[in-house]
Amino acid sequence: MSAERNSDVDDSTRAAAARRGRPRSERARRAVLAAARELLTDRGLPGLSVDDIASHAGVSKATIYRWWPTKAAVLMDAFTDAVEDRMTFPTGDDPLGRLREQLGRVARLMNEPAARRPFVALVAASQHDPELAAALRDRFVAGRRAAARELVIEAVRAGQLAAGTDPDTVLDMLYGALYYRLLVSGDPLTPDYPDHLVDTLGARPPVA
Amino acid sequence: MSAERNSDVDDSTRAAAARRGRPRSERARRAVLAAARELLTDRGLPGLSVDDIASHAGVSKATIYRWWPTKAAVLMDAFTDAVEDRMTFPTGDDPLGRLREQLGRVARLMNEPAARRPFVALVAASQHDPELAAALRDRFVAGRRAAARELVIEAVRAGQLAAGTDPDTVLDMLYGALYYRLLVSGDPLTPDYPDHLVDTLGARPPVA
Amino acid sequence: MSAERNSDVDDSTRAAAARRGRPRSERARRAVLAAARELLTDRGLPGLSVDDIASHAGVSKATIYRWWPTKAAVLMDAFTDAVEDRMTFPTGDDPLGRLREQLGRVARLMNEPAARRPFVALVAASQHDPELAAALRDRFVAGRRAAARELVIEAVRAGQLAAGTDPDTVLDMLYGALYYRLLVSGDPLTPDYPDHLVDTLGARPPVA
Amino acid sequence: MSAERNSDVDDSTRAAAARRGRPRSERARRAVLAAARELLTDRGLPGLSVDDIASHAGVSKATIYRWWPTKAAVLMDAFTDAVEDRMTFPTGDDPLGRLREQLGRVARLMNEPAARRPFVALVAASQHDPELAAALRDRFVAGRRAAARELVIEAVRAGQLAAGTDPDTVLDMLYGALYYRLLVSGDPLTPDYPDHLVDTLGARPPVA
DNA sequence: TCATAAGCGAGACGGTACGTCGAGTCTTGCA
DNA sequence: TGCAAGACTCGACGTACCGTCTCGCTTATGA
Repeated sequence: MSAERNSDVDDSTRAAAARRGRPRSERARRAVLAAARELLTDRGLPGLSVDDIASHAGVSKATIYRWWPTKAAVLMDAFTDAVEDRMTFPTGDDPLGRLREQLGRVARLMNEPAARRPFVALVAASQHDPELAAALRDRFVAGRRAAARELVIEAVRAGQLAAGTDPDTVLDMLYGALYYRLLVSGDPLTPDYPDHLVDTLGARPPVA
Repeated sequence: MSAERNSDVDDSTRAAAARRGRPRSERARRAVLAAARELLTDRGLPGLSVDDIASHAGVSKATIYRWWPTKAAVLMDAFTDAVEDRMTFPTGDDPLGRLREQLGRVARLMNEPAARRPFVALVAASQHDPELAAALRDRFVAGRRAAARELVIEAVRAGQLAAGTDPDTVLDMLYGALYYRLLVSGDPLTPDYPDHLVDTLGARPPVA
Repeated sequence: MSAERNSDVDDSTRAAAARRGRPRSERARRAVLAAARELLTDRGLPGLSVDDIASHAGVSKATIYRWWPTKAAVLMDAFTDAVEDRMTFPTGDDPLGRLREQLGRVARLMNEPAARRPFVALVAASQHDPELAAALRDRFVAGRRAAARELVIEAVRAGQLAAGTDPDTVLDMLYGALYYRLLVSGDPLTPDYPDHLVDTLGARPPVA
Repeated sequence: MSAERNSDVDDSTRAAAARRGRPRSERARRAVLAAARELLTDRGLPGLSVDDIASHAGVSKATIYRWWPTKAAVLMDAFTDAVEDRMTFPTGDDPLGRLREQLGRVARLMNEPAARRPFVALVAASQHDPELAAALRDRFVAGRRAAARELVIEAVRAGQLAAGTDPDTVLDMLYGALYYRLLVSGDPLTPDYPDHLVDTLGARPPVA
């Protein structure tokens, strides 16, 4: 989905097998991602043509197609490029509190058009592009979810959630609710919404 | 979003003000919706061109544009046309049980490609088409949700859910989880998944 | 090579099998040919892009490709369109004189850039486009040559050329010399050149 | 038009101003010309890209552009490289017979695809490339024509052609007829065609 | 002998044009 | 007035070449 700019993680290997030919232009890469981000924000995925990205980035179309198979792949890189430094997780020893905080961060992120719009466009595009769907899961969803899963397990262990709770189902419900508002109902992600969600997990009355 | 084919429900009025000229061809309408459904199922939204629908339906493109503003509008009609007879609600006097049943029906519906694919395509398209988003909410989501909302309220009243529970949040979580699997995680909607969801609502330990 | 606008020569047939759908736009056809002619004259075949023709003619590229398979095919039509009214033949009863006159007409035509440039471009393009080569022969060369052939035969019969002269060889030499200057040597086609050619036919000394 | 590999013919000068650095690779030069010849033969000028020549010759594109300004220039070199050893002239004391023989050699050369195709492509390309046209005349046409001109003059002097015959016109007609078949009519250059041409020069009946 | 200088293959770069496809619109003649 | 047929404009697509430009490496000369 993305360019192989990490294929040579091993520096010694890289030194040994020094690649020949003109190296990829980092300048072009950045310019493309920046242009994609910018244009998407005010035009949406359709209405965002590869020609536009190219001319706006001062880059040739061929260069884009050399490194990304698809308009959506560009967008995928542009998106992760923009949010990866905000993907840190809260620490502490109140698992449920940290889960709240993490949901809050996602909600806050998605309240910013510059992040929400590419994300929403990516989810939309991934509905008919299995590769993109996989990339989106691998590079954005999976990481956060794995961390959140740990929190749920800890919370169960700490007695903050009922014993026997299935962490995956809980996460489906919490993130699902978030995405439901984003993608279907259009209702806003208010700051206290994540708290409502966690609180509602105990929606069953105490079994007297 | 859809054609005005219900604007003259009153037969007497229709007879009186009978429009001049050739009446709309019901045959063409059906053929278009059928073709749209069929082509969508094996090609997805992109790869489904209006020309294709037209030629496949033995209809002229102009006829399509005369009655639908957009490819997505055709699809919207095709979808509701197909599922509207399955939108009945369970009756009975166990509110939570009926909620379970309703979620199960949605899950079963979405397990059929012929329904899931158009639905998923519509949600995707609605991300950059506000009119379509509104139509989707009004004509598919809203109805089911309103009915489900009643069930939640009844369940709270009956003590099956904790007092003070916000019905909208509960529904966001239940439907959100369903759609999350459909649109994001790709995990299957197993028959028992709805039950897991409702059960997990009581994920908080009894406040001792 | 050209559009089938003569495929319905039989009017009664046409009336009977009246073609349905929007008819081809004569306006577009003319505009394309005019634009091609004009642009070729100051740019040559390369440097004359289909996009240019289209935008210059106020016509969409698709329309051009609908009716002509190739840039060269457009040019072929543009050329014959322009010269067909100048393809009349001299009459009279001095066969050799009429042959002189006809060669003179070709020479004069090819002295005008507006005719020479498309012609030269077509000959060039036909070197790697057999269909174009055939079209060029059929629609431009063959007609003139057949008429000229008659003149040579008459001239032989009238004793103006030696008995037993092969008309095809004579014509190869006369037209060949013209085209040689045009395509290879670059020497000008002076007004008296055709006369020189005919006179030189008698380059052998009288067999004593 | 061609590489300057002869610009320093003077060995002493060369020795004195001996260029530093790695010398031009003769291997690369040969490989390029061979590849050009080969690819042209089965693809024609268009469809023969510089990238193709480069990769087929195992040479970098930069190397080609370092030594030839143009694809056509490469082809020009490739062609002359291939035919220059066949450009000898017949000797003897029958001028008209030697002219016949020379025309025959050209005809035989042009009957071989490996020579005809590049030649025809060069003539075509030279229609919109004045430099190439000049190079083609200087390096292929001019030499043969100058020699043929001498033969015509001798033939006139020897009484084999009518006194007062203009040698240039005669040559236009003879070579023109050859090229006419090659470039326009597509008729074959049969072995006896050159003889027909020379014989037809006397197509005028003896002035009684 | 080692620095300097040019040539080399590889291959990415900015451009330009290609020929195709889908979208909506328009124009026929017939029903 | 609806309709099928089908031509129209517009604009994006993804590809192919062009000619230029780094890279790191090789092969010469000459200080």
